[in-house]
Amino acid sequence: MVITDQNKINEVLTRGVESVLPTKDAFAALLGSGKRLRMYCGFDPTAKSLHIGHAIQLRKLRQFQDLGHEVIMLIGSFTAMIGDPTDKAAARVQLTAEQVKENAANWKKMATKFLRFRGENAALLMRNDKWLAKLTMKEVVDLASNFTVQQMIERDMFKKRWDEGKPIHVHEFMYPLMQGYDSVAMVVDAEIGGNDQLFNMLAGRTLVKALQHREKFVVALKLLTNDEGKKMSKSEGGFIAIDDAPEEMYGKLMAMNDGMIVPYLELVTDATREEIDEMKTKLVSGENPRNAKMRLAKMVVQQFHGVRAGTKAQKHFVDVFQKKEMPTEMIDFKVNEAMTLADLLVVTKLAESKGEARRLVEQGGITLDDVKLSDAFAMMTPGTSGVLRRGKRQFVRLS
RNA sequence: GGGUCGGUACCGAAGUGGUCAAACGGGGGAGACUGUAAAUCUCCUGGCUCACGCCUUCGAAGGUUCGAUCCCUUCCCGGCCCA
Repeated sequence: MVITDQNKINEVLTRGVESVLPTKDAFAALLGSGKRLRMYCGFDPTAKSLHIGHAIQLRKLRQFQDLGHEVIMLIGSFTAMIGDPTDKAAARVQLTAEQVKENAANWKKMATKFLRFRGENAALLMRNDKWLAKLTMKEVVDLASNFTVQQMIERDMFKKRWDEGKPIHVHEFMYPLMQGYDSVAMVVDAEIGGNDQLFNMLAGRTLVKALQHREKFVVALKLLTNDEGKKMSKSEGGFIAIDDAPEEMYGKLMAMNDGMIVPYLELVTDATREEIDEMKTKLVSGENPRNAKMRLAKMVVQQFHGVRAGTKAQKHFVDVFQKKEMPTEMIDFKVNEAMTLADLLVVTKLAESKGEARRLVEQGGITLDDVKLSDAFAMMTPGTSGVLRRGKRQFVRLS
């Protein structure tokens, strides 16, 4: 059953969407025709966990699923080994088959938070090594003949590297070809992806048109960017993983820049337009942005971890950071033998090395039951108890 | 293939025989101030060591030297120019 309500279609094609190509109207018309379409979004398993950026894409995919269309979560099992050159100042490190396999292992499980893989109109999971690994040299050359070197170099990150005299490897030109071929192999009507994927997605449009004489639509989603306008991703550092513990996730959300509140609301939550506008108004009128951020953080955590976890994470935050109480749950560690504070910090993983442990202590970053510890080499006797804390948010309960 | 310049810590980038674990910037961490925000300020940012100090690190391997990131040789990789 395909939903053809133009208002709903319009909402799906608008919220969090940067652009629809070739045109939004044409795609809206096709979606409204009642035909069940097939569309996909690709994910390269380059990290162990999906992060919030992936969640945005999965959420959009889900919206199309809810409209009654067939959606595919494509694991870039093959493309991940090549490395997507998008947005990278330098060539990306290629992953081994083992790494890719390892990373991909839990992705479907994490994706079930967003997509229905069972029941009616279940989402499909595919891997692109199935077809990409089988292409012959001749086929690859034929694909490549649809593009020119100039078109490739036109891409801004290639142009940037070109201008800066940084290496651009030939195999990096293969990436758009491969991603484009995915659309051909799966015979999709549309592809969804981040705006940074526009070039690759359009390569698919070109190939679908050339090889199958069909139209493929492209839905480019807005990116969640940090205050420098940089895309948030694992390789850029500092990101929220979908499987972060609720309290951790809540904390990260609270620590982010105020300017991210509205983009997050739009892209990562189901808050209605009215709710978003209301929050915007409040922010403009001078309400403490912390309150809006708390609401946002709770919504996001609830979405990823359930209603209860979100409520609990918020309580944890209020207790620990606003009322300055100790968290109720934390890692326990039993001091079984006498050791120096520095050693203790290392074994409890609060510090990575003894040197770091010493530095933290010297700078007043380590407390035991809220008392600053000043001697990194003080002996901690067996049975020492209390809450050992590093900085603002890392705790270990000693017993 | 030839010429030329280069490969430095998480990233960018100085250093060009001892004073180099290696300037500076970014990123990251801690502290102050806060709203666990931003901005700002301070400190830290290879490992071991209470410490003196020791060890590992400047593309790789050899060599010269009392001593090499720095000089030489070979090799690997890259930019630019020429073919």
